Amino acid sequence: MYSEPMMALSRQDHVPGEIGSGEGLASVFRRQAEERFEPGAALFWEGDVAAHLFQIIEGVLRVYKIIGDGRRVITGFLYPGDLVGLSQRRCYLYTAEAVTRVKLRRVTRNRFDEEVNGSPTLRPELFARLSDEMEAAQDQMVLLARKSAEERVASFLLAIARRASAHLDGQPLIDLPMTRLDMADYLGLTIETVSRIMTRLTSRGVIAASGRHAIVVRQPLKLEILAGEGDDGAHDPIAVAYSRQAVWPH
Amino acid sequence: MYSEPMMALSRQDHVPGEIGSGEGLASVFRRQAEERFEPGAALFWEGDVAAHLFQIIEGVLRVYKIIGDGRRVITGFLYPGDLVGLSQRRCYLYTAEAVTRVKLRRVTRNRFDEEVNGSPTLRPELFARLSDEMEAAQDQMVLLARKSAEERVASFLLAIARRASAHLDGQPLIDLPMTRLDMADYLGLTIETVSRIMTRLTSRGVIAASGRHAIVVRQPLKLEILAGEGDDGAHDPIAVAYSRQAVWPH
DNA sequence: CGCCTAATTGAACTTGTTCAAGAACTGTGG
DNA sequence: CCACAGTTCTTGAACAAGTTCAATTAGGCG
Repeated sequence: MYSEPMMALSRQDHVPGEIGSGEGLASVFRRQAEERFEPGAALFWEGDVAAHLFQIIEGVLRVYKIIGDGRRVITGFLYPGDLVGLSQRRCYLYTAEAVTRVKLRRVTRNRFDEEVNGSPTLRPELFARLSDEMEAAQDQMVLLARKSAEERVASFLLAIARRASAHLDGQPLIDLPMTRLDMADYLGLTIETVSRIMTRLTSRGVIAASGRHAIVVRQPLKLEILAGEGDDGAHDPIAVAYSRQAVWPH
Repeated sequence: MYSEPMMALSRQDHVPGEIGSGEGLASVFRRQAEERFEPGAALFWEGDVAAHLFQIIEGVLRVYKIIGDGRRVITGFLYPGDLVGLSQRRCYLYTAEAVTRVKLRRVTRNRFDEEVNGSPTLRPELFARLSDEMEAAQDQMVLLARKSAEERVASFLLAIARRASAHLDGQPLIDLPMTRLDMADYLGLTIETVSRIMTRLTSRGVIAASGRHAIVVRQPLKLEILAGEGDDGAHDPIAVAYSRQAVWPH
């Protein structure tokens, strides 16, 4: 339901710029210098010593693992406000790479641990983020284990659209900064299948393409049905919350 | 690599009965009465108000979600020592059900939160468990997104075998308490595919069946290769640690 | 404006699913 | 202790969804 990855720790209700109750963790990074990464540049690689934590200010990141013969699995895309690099292990368990140009701040692991562990405000916030990511991971497992290609793509577009609408850019144009290969590696499909389904959704009028990296969702309700949220979710408090709030102007 | 589910929070090095550095969380449950669940009985359902947390003493649990038309995804199997029901939400996000006869203890969420949040020993332990589960979730995503049916089944058997060997029951007989349907719903396959692959592994001599709910791993190295740990993992500290330690008497 | 990469589209193929029997285990009761 | 019943598991054959391989097209950026 969410596209946030594991260990990426974003609150679903996060709105960049809002320094509200849920955004205390940003204070840990506030004094750090701003860094910049160009598209394709890696923040760190799987196996690197996990010395730092990062918070994204601007741009989008992909986080992935590679197995044996080069198969890649993107475990998540990270957006402004998200934390990157949280781990109890000595080394990072995945690679983090810029999709777009990215601005971020970093702190050392020690510094982060001290500040968060010492603060009765920050601790529960971190834990809440972890829980949200756990939930996102479970949803992704459901998607990968049991959803059809069309349901996967629909779910993905829906998650991105919801995130965008939560960020109050009232415009209906949804940005898809990642490539088709990124989408495929996130959804456990091939590039060709993703492409075919995007085409099909477009020709059915569910979405409209605006170049290759932006779409308009023309039929949100239909997209929800295609995503496999048809029957179920009646007793799922999150799904209910979502369907009650007017995500788009229907 | 591990079969622990999300929010199930077991430390990989956990050994039941060992009251060592990593097992302080058991103390939270120690005074509670022991409860018993028969096979098939649910501890709680997805959507129930999340009032309690549980720690398993004995037996195996499955944790799952259902989507729309009845498709089921098992997000994990839980073993003695594991915690069940950790969530920041008002309601449980999944159903937890006994596979075998299960003994466990429960505490209220409030009680758990107080005790853990008040203890500088317990807090990092809980966080470490969360991180382990996050790692397990990522591995499961890799499995579901990019591994073949044979790799999935091999990975699963390997994880179970490693868990068993870590629990120092030196016997080579590995218990598989769950049904083929459970395995299928965990691995994103059908019952028939799981069955065919188990048969194939047996006829190739990689494993030997002992009834339907126990196997002997006859060729651990071959199983590792089939699981897709062939090339990669050279710079993966965990994989390296595993392959260095003699998990079985080769 | 033109090149180069990314995306689309088509056709053949593969893997795993579905549907349909049949066999084997488990647990119960005689 | 054995037989029976019910379920779970196995096996086979047809099928389908998604992949693979191979061009072709289209965007985007210089």
